[in-house]
Order: sequence, then C-alpha cells, then structure tokens
Amino acid sequence: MPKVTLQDIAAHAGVHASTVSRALDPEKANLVNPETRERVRAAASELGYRGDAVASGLRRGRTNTIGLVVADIGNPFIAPVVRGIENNLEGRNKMLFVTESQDDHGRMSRVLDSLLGRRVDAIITTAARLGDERLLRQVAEQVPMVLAVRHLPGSGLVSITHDDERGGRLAAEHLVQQGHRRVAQLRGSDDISSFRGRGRGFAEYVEQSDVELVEPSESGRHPVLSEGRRLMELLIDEVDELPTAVFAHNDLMAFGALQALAAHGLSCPADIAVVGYNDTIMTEFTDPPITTIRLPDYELGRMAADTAVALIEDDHRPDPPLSLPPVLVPRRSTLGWSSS
Amino acid sequence: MPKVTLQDIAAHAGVHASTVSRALDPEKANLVNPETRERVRAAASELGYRGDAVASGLRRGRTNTIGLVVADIGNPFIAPVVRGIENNLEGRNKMLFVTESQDDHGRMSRVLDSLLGRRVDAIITTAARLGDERLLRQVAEQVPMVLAVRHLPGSGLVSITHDDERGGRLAAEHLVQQGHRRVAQLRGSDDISSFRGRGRGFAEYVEQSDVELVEPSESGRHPVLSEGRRLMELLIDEVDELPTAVFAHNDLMAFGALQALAAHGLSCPADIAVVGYNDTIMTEFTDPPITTIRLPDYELGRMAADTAVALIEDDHRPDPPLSLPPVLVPRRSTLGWSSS
DNA sequence: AAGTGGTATGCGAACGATTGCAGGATTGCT
DNA sequence: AGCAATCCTGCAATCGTTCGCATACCACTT
Repeated sequence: MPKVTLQDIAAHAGVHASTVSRALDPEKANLVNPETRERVRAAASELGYRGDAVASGLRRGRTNTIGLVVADIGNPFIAPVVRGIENNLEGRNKMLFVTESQDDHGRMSRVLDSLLGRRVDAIITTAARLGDERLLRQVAEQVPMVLAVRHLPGSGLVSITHDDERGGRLAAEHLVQQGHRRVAQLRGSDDISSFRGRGRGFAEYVEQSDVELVEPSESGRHPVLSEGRRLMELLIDEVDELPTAVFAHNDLMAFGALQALAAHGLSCPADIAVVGYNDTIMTEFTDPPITTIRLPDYELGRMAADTAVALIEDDHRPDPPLSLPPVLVPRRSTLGWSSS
Repeated sequence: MPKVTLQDIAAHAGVHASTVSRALDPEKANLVNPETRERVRAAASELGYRGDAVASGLRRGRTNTIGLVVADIGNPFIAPVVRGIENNLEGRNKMLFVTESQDDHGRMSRVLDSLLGRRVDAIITTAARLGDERLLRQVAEQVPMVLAVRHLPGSGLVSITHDDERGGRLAAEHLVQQGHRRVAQLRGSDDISSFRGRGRGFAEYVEQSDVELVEPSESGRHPVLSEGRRLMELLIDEVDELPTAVFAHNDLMAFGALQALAAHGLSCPADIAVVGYNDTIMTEFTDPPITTIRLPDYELGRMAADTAVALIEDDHRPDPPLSLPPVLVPRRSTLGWSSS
C-alpha cells in the first residue's frame, strides 16, 4: 500500500485537495458543503486515508508532540508519573517522546537539544537538579517548559511538585507523636529539590517540637539501598547516643537502614523505628513493613501534562507553582515502638 | 529568538541553502570545498542553527523516530526494557514515542494508528496478546515491526523474547532437584505468550521427571498479587493432597501465594516452597526472600532496538526469532525445604 | 438592472530541508 | 591550444498539508 494523500482523495472525490483538508478538519468542516463533506469523508475512509502528522506539523508549526526528560526510566517512583502524562496526552491525541538524562548535565543538555530539533510543542522534565538553572531557563525561552517532581527554587520556571516539605513534616509529626525524643534523618542527594524539601520539613518540625535531631555527617550521593545502609552505619559510628527513630529520604534507603540495623543486632521497631518515603510497593513486603509517605504520582503526571498543554495553548503561565499533598501510611516499622 | 533556518545560514555565509545542507550533512560534507564547509559551519554555530527534524523527516521520508507500545508503563518488568531501547536509540540519535495499550485491543489499535500517522520508522511492542495477530500483521505490512518480550507464535512476525519455556524448566528442575515429588503452578494470563511458555516448560519438565503436577482449575486473569492469593486459595480448596512446592508465574503472584499460605497457617518453605519469576527487586525483601527467575530485560530492550534499526536499514528480516536465556536465583523460599 | 451579501470552492504559495541535474570553474593531459 | 575529467555550487522541484486570497454562483434588495 503506497501511502494515500490528500491529493488522492481529492481526485477520487472530484474536488481540490484544500477542500479535502477542510472537510477533514473538524474545526473547518463547517466551511464545506455538507454534501461534498460526506463525499470526501466517504472517499477518505474508502482509501484508508491517514493524515501525515509530519507534513501537518511542518506547515502548522505545531507538532502535537511533547518531550519528557526523566532521570532514570527504571526508577519505580517515576513510572506512575509517566503514565499520568501519557494517559492525559493520549486523550488529546498528542504523543510523548521519552528520554533519559541519567542525572548527567551533559546528557540532559543533549536530549533537550534533540527535543528542540524535533520541534516538540513543550517539554516536561522530572530530572531538574540544582545547577541546571541556566540550561533549563535557556530552553524555556524557546519552548514551553514544565518542571515536574523536582523544581528549581527561584528560577521562575513553571513547576508542579509534591509538597515534600509537608511530607518531611508528616514524618516528623508521626515520630514525635509516637513519643520519640531523639530522631535522625538519612538525606538523599543534596542537589535535588525534593530531598531538600523533605529534609527541611523534617528538621523544622523536629526542632520546633524540642526533639533532638542527629544526622550523619554526609548525605546520600544517590538515593539507593547501599547508600541507606552506609549512612546508617555512619550514624551508628558517629553518634554517642543512638536515636530511637530514623527518617530515610526514600524507601530504598529505608530498607538499607534496616539492613544496617540488623547487622548491628538492633531491631526495628523495638530499638529504632524507621520511616521511608514514596510508598513503593516493596514497603508492604519487608519485615517489618515500612511506614512511609505516599505521593499522588499519577495525578502529578496528569497535572504536569495539563500544565504543559495550557502553556502551549495560551502562552501565559499559570500563577502559583503547584504542589500536591502527601499522606502518611503507618506500618509496623514505627507502630511497634514504645518509649519505656 | 526566531528559529534560524538553512536560508539564514546561507545568506550569512554567502552560499546557497543547498550547499549549507550538504556542508552540514556528514554524509555529503565531502562534496563541498573544505573552505566553504568551514565558513558554513562557523555561520551555523554562530547563529545557533539547529536542524528541523520535522522538515527533514517530510522530505526524506524518514523521521528517525520509533514507536513503542507497552501494556503498562508502570509494570516494573517493563521499565528496564524501555531503558534498553531508549539508551540504544539515543546513541543513534533516534527518538522514542512511548504509548500504552493497557492490554486493551481497541486502545492498542488506536495507538498503532497514531504512530503510523506520525510516520515512525518502526514500531516495537511488548504488548502483543493472542488475538492481536490480524491487527499487528496488518501494521507490519506498513512499517517494520518488532515484537519484544511477548510474541505471537506462527504469526511470522519478527520477535525477540526471553526464553520462557526454559525459564519454566529451570524452576521445575530446581524444585525436582530439591526433592519435591508433587508440585503446582499458578498460571498468569492465558493469552500472553510469555506465561504460556513458562507453563509449558514447567509442565514438560515435571512430567518427564515423573513428578506429580497439580494445578488450580483457573489461570490468573491478570498477573497481580491478588490473583496469586486467589489461585493459591483455590488450589488449597481443590486438591486432596497439597503440593510441597508452587511455581508462580511472576513475583507478585508468588507473594500473593505467600499471603495465602500464611493465612492457612502453612509456612514457607518448611511446608510449601515457592518460586517466583522476574527477579523483581521485592523478592529480596520479602520474608522469606523468594527464589525467582532473572531475565536480561535491559539487554532485551537493546536488542529489540537493534533489530528494529536493522529492519529499517535493510528491509530483510533477521532469520531466527531470538530468545534470551533466563537464570535461576535461589533464595530461602525454596532452599529451606527438605523432604523428610 | 445593478448592487450587496453570503456560501462553497479552487488556486497557489508557503513550511524547511533535501537532492537530481546542470553548468561553471579548475585542473590535467596530449 | 584544445579537450576531457573533476570538483564545486546553484537551481528548482519535491515531500503532504494548510490557509489567505480570489472567484463563482446564487439569492435578495432597491
């Protein structure tokens, strides 16, 4: 089957290609005589016509595509965000280019360039890191851009994030309520806004509650299991008196902490309670199941897509940077502890 | 910044646009005088030229894009496959459209249509189900297509999969070696080739080893936790004598089975050993950790991309349908059992 | 009969890059 | 000096759609 074009239909229906174009465009179908319109549509479906989005994109200067840059496609927290974006776009018949920055500035720069070359109508990225400001702002001058999940404070870029400060506070609140008087936190990477938010929210609440806060001397380089274990070990080495609870900046690190505790003969929650972040599916399966913070990831994805589309359609930015509320999910890793 | 075109560079460098096009195309750069070539390149980078992939795509009939259809973006087994594809393509400066079929034939048909309209150079799908043959074959006539992970036996479509039959056999072999004489399996969806393969490989090996095979009267509708639990309950209800080991068609179902066992006061592995499939990260965290089958997902993604590119470049299909070898990862859910 | 307004269609020039063809300039050879 | 080969560049058409403009037709009004 050689591809069938507007010309073919035009010939088949005895009209000019431009008429076919109009007849097939819902926006302009009213400009063409109902009778011809029907004839054209019949011809189109008979020949199996399928518009050429590339040609259309060139002519209109709108491709109906959106570019997405994520740090790591394999990251389980990100998948629901991507789903949210895709599902939203599918309904608007736009398509999504997915790329990976791997938390590498150079690679980020390259994929952004590729996306611009592809003439995407907008770019969404969940991969922003402190230090990317200049690059991202420059891109944002050329195409509507939305920061999702991670944002860049003070950059003026449109963003839609989880309220991580509140998430950190929820964790602290929960621990304080359980009676803990000395708590610790294991931080994720310093150059990622979402971890900073968690850290700030947690620390602020703890301080204002007159509870002691201890921390290891380092932050996690990457928010992975081994880093959780390492930081927990570090903490055990460094402090004189152990905390009775630990807030890990994500579930993987929480599990790493659990391993470190076990290795030192400490039990959770009896000796030390543990809170994670993200409500990854694994938190239900661990022993003990881990108390964690649940985030509306899918919803965030949908909203990021909404925002991108809004930016495309009317070039004005939605006013307040949006942030979505997290929820605490209590499980045995904190519920079994009791001050004695 | 209004976009800069070949014309702009041409004007700036005092040559014709076609010369600019040649100078900038690595393939044809040798056709143009080294001196002019330099002048053109200088002008291009000075003006910040960035080719228009849309225009180029229209003219060349090649968009350097590939479409991917997955069943569920959130599925943790799929993420590494997507990464493999994306990482491979990134190096060839092609981009990936990602779409979701949600295991729905109608939706699959719609997204394939969209992809065709976008003039992708090839389509990769990990979402093929029995019953999709006609649709997929029809699409394959219009654009190179690769089935990944799931294939359609007898369809003649190019595919690259895991060797699930072997995976099933590995599970059986392991259990038989451990001394089990009566085993069961909890099947995933019937209309997905990878589950069928597991089922066949397992059953064949079990039979030829003169070990008794019992199964619940149903297969899982979706391969999820609740189905694993349901099938395990069903099995416990239905059989006179319980098996001493169960092969669940994926890790989630395995964990569901674990829950059902616990609910009936049965312990794993002492009473019943459990094997999962996929080596999802959760299998390490459960209690007990679950023996499972590990698959080279990322590698499969890379190879799927290779195959797609090969099909694009020379239209002949690589001869044998490829399938990649799985590996058994033994953990406590089977190692602690012993015949008495 | 001339003028006005509306509707339905055709015409042709874009969008930006690519490429077959042709021709001008240069070089080498006899 | 004459001729061919080689190298480099320009010309113009093309990919498939879209859209501003012009035009043709019809129906009314005055």
